[in-house]
Amino acid sequence: MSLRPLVVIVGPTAGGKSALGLFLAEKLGGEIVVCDSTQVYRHFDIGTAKPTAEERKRVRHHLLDLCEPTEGFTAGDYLRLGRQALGGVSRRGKLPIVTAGTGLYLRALLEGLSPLPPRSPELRARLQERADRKGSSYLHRLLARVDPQSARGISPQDAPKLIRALEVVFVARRPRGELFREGRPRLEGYSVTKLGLLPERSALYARIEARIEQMLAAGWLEETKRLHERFGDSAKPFGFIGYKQLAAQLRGEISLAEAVTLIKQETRNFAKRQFTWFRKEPEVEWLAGFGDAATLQAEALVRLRAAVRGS
RNA sequence: GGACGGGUGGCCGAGUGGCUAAAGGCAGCAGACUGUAAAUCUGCCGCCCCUUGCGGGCUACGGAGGUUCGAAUCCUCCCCCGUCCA
Repeated sequence: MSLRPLVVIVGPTAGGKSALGLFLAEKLGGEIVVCDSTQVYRHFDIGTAKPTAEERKRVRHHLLDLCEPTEGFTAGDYLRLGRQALGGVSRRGKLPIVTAGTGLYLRALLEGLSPLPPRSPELRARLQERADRKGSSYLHRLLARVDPQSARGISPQDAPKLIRALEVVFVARRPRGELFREGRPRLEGYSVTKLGLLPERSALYARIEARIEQMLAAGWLEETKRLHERFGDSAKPFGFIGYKQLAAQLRGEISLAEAVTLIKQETRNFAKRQFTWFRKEPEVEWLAGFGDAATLQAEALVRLRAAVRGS
């Protein structure tokens, strides 16, 4: 049986994934499948660095603007829609190119998710309420009783993970570990080539700051203001880096200068976490530099031609 | 010129004689993370050594001296910074 080729580009924010993706898509007849947990939200365009209309005209993009800011979106949703998108691209005879900034979503797409129960809003609300009242260590003690193995692996301070673990045990009536052992539905039928962007750390940090300035110059604050009035503070994307600080500025809690400083700092921290995640991603061919550099693009093309021909 | 206030590890900042390599925060680094993941959490964080241990040595709280068994903490002089009075 023949495997369909699939290209994945991983790398930190502002590392040039989109630029490399566009380049490769145009050279190889590809379409881009975005793997980014923030770009699935409609209307939040500038601060999530969504591909522009012009770029989308050049190359077809998938998995952007999938839901309203007031709705929820999860790794499970991404898994299903992502695989559909991949299938569609391949069926059209095009090369799917996944540009991935969100490690969890990429793992869900490639490795699948074990058959854990989906979110249960009522149960979560109850658990959250208890955490607020008694502290997250209360949840940890609770988890230690119903699923000691999971409790050992989660910090008593980590309320979100404790809540998810408890949710799983209470809904499935089985501990997580048992469900994990049932395996996860990996993506089948593709020959995957993974390219990783590895720009020099301080150069990346400088570029992050420059990009944030560009976003502001492009009207990011105005966009935030408009969306804040329209969707309210509780919309999910106001929890994302950038929109969070700009919203705080709109509420008068911090100055614009403070917001910008914070955005730059937190984006650097985020980029570092992405490095940590992708570093252990298996079988990545790492390329030193930024994705918009001509030499790196040429190198990527060479490697892909070899890989795509080989499949 | 005078009067106060202040100079602490990359930054902010606590500490007024021993329990202090010095709280806490930030930055930085390393890591975890199977359904909110641009989220959430963990560890390290003066230097050197080793038998890697609640181990040893060195350096450190503007500078130089001094008091003391012992000083970031007290005294003297000096150098900077801030505010106020001339």
